[in-house]
Amino acid sequence: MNSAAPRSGEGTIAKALEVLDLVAQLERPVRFSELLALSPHPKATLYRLVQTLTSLGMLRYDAERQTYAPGLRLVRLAHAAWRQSSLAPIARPFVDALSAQVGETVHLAQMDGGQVLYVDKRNAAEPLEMFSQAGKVGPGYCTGVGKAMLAFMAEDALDTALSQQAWFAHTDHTHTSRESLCAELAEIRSEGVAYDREEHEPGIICVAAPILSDAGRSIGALSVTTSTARKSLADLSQLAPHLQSTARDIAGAAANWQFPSQ
Amino acid sequence: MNSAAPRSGEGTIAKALEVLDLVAQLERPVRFSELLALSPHPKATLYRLVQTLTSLGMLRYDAERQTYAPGLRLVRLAHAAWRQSSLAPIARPFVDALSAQVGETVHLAQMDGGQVLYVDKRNAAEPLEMFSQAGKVGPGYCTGVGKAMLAFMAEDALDTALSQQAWFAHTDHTHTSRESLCAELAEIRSEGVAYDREEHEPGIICVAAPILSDAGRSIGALSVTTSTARKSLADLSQLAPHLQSTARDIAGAAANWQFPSQ
DNA sequence: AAACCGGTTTCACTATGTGGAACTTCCACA
DNA sequence: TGTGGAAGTTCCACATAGTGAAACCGGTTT
Repeated sequence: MNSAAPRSGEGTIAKALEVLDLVAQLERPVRFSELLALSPHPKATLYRLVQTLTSLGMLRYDAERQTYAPGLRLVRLAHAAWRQSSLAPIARPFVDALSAQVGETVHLAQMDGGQVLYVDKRNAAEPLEMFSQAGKVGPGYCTGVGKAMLAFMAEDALDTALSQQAWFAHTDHTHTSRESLCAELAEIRSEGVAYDREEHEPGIICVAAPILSDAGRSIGALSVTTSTARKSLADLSQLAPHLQSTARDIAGAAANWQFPSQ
Repeated sequence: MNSAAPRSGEGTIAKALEVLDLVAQLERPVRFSELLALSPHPKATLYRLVQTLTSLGMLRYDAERQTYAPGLRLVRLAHAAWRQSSLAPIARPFVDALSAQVGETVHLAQMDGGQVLYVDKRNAAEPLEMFSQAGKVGPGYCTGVGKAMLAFMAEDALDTALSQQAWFAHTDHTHTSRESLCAELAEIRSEGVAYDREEHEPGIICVAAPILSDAGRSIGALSVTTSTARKSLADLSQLAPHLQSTARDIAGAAANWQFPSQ
């Protein structure tokens, strides 16, 4: 995943962030040597980067186990980011209302680096614990929210986003090529809603509606997720109008504020 | 607040983070010139830093309003940090149980840079949502959780933490000097619990218990907060044993995992 | 005791980031 | 329409700050 992204050969800061990303990606405390193996930097350089990040609180070093993990300082910074750059605070009342009405899991997501970043979530009454919480990321090409957002992105942004997809076949229904996905994106554009037909996880389906800027670009997406055991795609399509109107409400509220359109 | 902290004169990465902190601290989109006024760097330098951070997704630039805000990439990183470096995931079931039993707001916090970082919260009625409350920071010297943690910190860590306090008199009851606080810390050490006697906000009181490592150092704290309108300090003290046992349970669970003691 | 393997330190080298100053918009006010 | 000023952007000679090969350390294994 890192070798596939020949990031801009920028400066020290970029390198530092790559390291942070790496540590975050691994999702567990890592030893120095593991990082070394995964990073393109020579030992001494990596060592210094890690030291610096640790002393700045961006990484946390567990002396006993000799491992590094992302540091709490990030949580602090993220709080500010979440409040200012995510739709969550603005969308909150609308998401609450929708969630209460449909009684299924509701997700609010935005695009970040070609991936779907969940910025808020309301669990159904009975929380079937899938992966996902605020801050969690998911793939763009095989989730409802992902496809809804991709469908309404500007030409160039879409292009770079598509180039960042993994095209991994999570299930039999997963799109595994740009072409096959693009065909569906056209449909989504005309319909105004996207469906996840068990493309990411077997047994899990969802309807998603994009949240659009005045210019018609996606600034986020909203979805209702359920399992095939409980509802069918047809059931979900009943919810589409409701979902869309909520999405419009959120867009309206966001317009008076600030919006990072894609 | 920044002038008071002549951070380690470290490298570029430190500078970049200072800028991020600055933007985050201001809690609203800021113009370049505002940052310039608040930062010690010359125009060109700051400009480059901001550009780099923006291109890396750590800052978000709103072209229309010409303002900068923390970027979503932080949220993504923070998710990993929260899961790996905070007590929240481990403590969750215990916090849930406590919250259900006492029916008041419960906070789980850790120390970060001399300040209290809330990593989880259960509201009396509402359910949790991640970064809205989790990720918030508060002062160490005048909150229940802050005092509980300070009381059980290692000598040197305590020293640096104390030097980072603002000693601002939020209310009549706020400690405004190291000496006066230290006196109370000794009491807290012997009692095992800390009280916030309207030291941070008038009308708000709480009991807090430290979460201790095997070595007896604080790795976090747990509190039950309420208002003087609903309960008295005496009422809260009834909850102390309950709170402490929950704290011990969390400590036990954390021991099998990883712990960043202070 | 010798080889090995993570982790840490050294140091000469130069790529990288620095910042004073000049330039370019874009307003506000005359 | 012109002029002054403030905000944002670019330039470029300079040296600081980061680089990385190699040596070093202190365990553990053979």
